[in-house]
Amino acid sequence: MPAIAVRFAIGVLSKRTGCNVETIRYYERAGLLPTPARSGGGYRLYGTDHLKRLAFVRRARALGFSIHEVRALLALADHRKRPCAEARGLAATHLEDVRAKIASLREMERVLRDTVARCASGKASHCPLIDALYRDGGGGPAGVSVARLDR
Amino acid sequence: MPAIAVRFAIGVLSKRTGCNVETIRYYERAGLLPTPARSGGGYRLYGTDHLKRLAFVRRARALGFSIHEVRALLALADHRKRPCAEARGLAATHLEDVRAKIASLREMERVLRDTVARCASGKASHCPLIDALYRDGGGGPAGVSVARLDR
DNA sequence: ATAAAGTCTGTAGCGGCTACAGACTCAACA
DNA sequence: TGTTGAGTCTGTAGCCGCTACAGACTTTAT
Repeated sequence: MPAIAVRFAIGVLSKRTGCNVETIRYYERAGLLPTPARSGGGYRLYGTDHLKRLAFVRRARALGFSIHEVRALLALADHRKRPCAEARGLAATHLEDVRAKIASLREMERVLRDTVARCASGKASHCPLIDALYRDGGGGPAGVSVARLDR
Repeated sequence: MPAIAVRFAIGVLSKRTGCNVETIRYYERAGLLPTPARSGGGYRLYGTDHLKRLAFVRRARALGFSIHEVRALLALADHRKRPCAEARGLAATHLEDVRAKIASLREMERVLRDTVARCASGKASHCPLIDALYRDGGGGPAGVSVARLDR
């Protein structure tokens, strides 16, 4: 006979994972968590397997994986014996995305920093920040890029 | 008498700014662009003032300002003689947000990089990436943080 | 005159939640 | 045993910043 199954309600799962109750239900709808057992009155009943799985999901989300990617990772974890190559592929692609975002944000940061600095120091008749945003009003599509904003 | 007003349709504005037609209409609804004049048949007619304003909006968005923040910047640009302090405040706050995002993404990047590296080199029986996501399944809220995932 | 391209309004969808309303269930205490 | 109060249920709608239609209309070019 199996050991007595530990079952707990959604609020407990929520507290143990730091994940909102509504979010847990959302993940279930989204297919990231299996349909749990129910109490006589219809309450969801979870076990340690759900706990592990939800923790997995949360960690993957904290790393910036999309719901879609998390689903793929879970499928790999569930159904493959050696999912390493596929998982690495997913993660590597995601890593590229993260690096691209970092680069983009760094560019933003640079332009903002410089503009704020000019704003802080300036006795200019107009606000340098607003001037920068208004500059080259009719300059065409390229004129809207961050790069053109700077300098 | 004023110079002849240059008027063009939304498609022209779209091409000149690189901003989707639907997005332009969305900005209008969102209160970022003033209601334009209309042709007899109901087409929106724009002038160089709209062009400048839309370019402003696009530049601010490219710098990561939210719609709400852009509205505030525009209000400053429109209604104040010396909006520098307020604008600088907005930009400085936003700069903090950008920096926080960069820090968060850098942390993600580090963890992803290390995990992918282990995945690539490993002859481990389990996939290190999936193992990392599954680790400490019942570890409580703190267990879901990125920091704990690493090492 | 007609065809093609452009534009109009209104609505709905995306991701990833979050926030209700209104009905129900469960645990604890008297 | 009854009663409270906290927890949970389903379903729906909202948030941001667009994007993508459908179906009707206008404008432009030939």
